[in-house]
Amino acid sequence: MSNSITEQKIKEAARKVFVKKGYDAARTRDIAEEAGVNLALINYYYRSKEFLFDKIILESIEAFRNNLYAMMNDPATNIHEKIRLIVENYYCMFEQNPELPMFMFHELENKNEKIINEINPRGIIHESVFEKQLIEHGKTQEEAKQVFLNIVSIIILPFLGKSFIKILCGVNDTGYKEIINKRKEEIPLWITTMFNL
Amino acid sequence: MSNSITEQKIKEAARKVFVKKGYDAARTRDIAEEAGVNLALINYYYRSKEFLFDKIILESIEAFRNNLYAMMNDPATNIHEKIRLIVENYYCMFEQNPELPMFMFHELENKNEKIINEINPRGIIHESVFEKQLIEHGKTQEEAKQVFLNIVSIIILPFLGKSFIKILCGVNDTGYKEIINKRKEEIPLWITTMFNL
DNA sequence: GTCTATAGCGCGATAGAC
DNA sequence: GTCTATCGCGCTATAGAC
Repeated sequence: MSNSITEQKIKEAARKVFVKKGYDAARTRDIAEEAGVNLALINYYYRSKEFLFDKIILESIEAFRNNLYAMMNDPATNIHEKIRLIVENYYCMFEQNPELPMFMFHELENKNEKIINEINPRGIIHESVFEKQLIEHGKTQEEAKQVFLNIVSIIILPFLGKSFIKILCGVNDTGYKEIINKRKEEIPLWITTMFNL
Repeated sequence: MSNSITEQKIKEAARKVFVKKGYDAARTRDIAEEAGVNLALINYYYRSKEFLFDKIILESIEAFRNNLYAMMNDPATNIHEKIRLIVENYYCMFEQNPELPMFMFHELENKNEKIINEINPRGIIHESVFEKQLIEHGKTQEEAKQVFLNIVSIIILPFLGKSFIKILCGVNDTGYKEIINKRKEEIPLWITTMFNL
């Protein structure tokens, strides 16, 4: 059977510990303690730290991808609504779990050969409804990629670089949150202005 | 004496290895081998892996900060020239050393307590010439921070997330480079359009 | 200053009892 | 399935010869 309670508890604990510490700094002992199970059970259920990690990172990236994919391909929303939805969605995800973006980005750079092969090689933008809507607005395929890349950059970087921003702007945790929240309201307007949409 | 050839070789090797692998995955053996010196000499000169690392990361962040600080406070350049200079400068830095941004961002999130205290707590933007020039263009102090944050986001994120972008856009290394280079030309225009500068 | 040799520890993994 | 006990390795760090 592949879904015992213990197995689930280990996976949830592993997600928490891996996301917080990264692969290298995470110890199987941390995961066992977080899950409240015996250390040996990790290897019993998941064979090795690396197999367990691969499951976690793949699930994280797939969840991110599918979520984005659904928003990009909803024929019922226009460009402006899509941008707003993407912002809302990522803010919600990252405010609940501020270490998730660094986890995904950092581990993706380390383990890219393994992971990239598991993902749809055509990309998320390619032939999406969002791309088509941008083309209807007079953008080329190449420009559509850059539009999308800027949306993602402006949303995600401040979550990736919390300490960086605190240094740049000379603020503490409270000031950081104010900046982040202020941006949230502005991003859709910035993007539409930037690309004349 | 604090500047023997061996000491220098160790520091250069350590920079290379730490930037490439990160603190946790880097081994002192890697550093010794890279430097072509005996393993024991690392502890002789730098006492421990952690002391050596602290020196490297602080130097990296200080170099980044000072470079940025100089560009932001040059009274001889206007806003548009500053934006172009910042873009040119970071592209040059990151194209030569693509792993540097992830190193700085990732380690800064891990070790932030230690490092943040070493940096000017007022921030880089605060009372800079760039801020003053933006205020002359009718922006508030808060808006000036967001302008700057967007410049940095749009420049750096694609270097932080090479694999991420390859997945999003469905491109290989060649396609990635094309996208990055195309952006370089567009960024100054995007920023000025976005903020009506 | 530089080397060899090794201490000492923490890690992932597993054997084997229950 | 779950536990205890432990193996074996690789790491950082250091003692001590040269």
